[in-house]
Amino acid sequence: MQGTNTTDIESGFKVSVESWMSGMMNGMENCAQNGTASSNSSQSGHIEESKTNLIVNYLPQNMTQEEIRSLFSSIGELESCKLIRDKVTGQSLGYGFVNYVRQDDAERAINQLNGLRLQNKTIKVSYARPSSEAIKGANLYVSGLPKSMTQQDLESMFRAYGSIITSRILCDNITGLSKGVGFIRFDQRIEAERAIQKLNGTIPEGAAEPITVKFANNPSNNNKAVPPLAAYLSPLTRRYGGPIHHPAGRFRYIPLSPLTRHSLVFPQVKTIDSLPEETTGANVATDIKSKLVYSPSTGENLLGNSLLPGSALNGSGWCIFVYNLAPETEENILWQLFGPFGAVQNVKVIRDLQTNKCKGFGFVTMTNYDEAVVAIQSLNGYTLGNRVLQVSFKTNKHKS
DNA sequence: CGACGGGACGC
DNA sequence: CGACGGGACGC
Repeated sequence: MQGTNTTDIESGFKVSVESWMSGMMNGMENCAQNGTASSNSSQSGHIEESKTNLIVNYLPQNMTQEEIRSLFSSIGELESCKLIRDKVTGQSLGYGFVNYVRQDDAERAINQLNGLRLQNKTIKVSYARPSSEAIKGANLYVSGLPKSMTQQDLESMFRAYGSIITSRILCDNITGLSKGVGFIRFDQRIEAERAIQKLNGTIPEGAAEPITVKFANNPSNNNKAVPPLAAYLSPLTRRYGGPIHHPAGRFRYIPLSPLTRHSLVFPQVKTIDSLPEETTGANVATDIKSKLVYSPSTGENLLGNSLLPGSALNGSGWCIFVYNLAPETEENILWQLFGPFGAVQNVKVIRDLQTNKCKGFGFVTMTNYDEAVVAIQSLNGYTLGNRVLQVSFKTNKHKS
């Protein structure tokens, strides 16, 4: 089982881990993800802005409020935590609010968790602004853009009309070329209105055709909200909430600790069901999983499989033992390591009560067996800092 | 070399 | 023509 982390899993992609902050800054090109920095505050402010309250965007579809609480509690004490859900369907809307007790914890949460990859998402963590009508509906849809126009060009064109929160140019999934359409989200709705008045129907410098600038459709009342019948019939393929459109190489950075200088195979974003067998032992996993459906409490007896000691099955999740962590290890490291592999419910660094230093090990609870297996196979033997990690399912071992 | 937590569970 | 990573201010 060791050594799999140094070879490409077919469905994965291999990346050299450098400082993830610099990767974050460098990666913003033509079709990059989000435009502007996370922590810029609005200039609106007649109301004093909270320095403890954060908005978290681009959360994985299946992430629960308690998992979000677990993640952000690893930084500091929370005052509150709320995942926003659709009122009628109960589905996560992919964003939420985390309010810290202390300002410095909120700031550290932005520094440490913004850009964290969780499953198929890269979360964004930034200060929440006071809720107001003035900031709603400030997203613009722009079409007719010259194909050569980059995200930077787009921002340059709109910058004069207000403070840009995010920007994006859509690209063809296969060719990577611009589709000539994009989005600009302003801080304030008036700014967006002003941009429409000034730019709609105008011809960009050096272009031949005029662009169209209008308010983006509101995603909550779009018409593709009715999923096809198939969506109800194959829950496993819906684990990530729907089809994924991530050509390999779309991710320009990964949020691993700057501590490490090694390379690591990250799972490509796709459902486990479609992973090639030879890379994951998915056959075994599927067999086990189907048996567990009938006999969930006796996981270990079904297998004779050393991969699966009984104590690993822990309530609703699979508990993973991580050994050889450095004394200064904190929870965010475990989130960074395991988050990309699937749904993580909880992480824990075990510390000495006197020194408060890590005792060399910790635990990670993941929801899905298949994802836990891939995480273990990928991270066992991985060099973090100057330590080779040992990663396995938790056993019942206890101190003598 | 070293190695598997802990708070809490409720009727 | 074109709608994103579905979902950015408390659904």
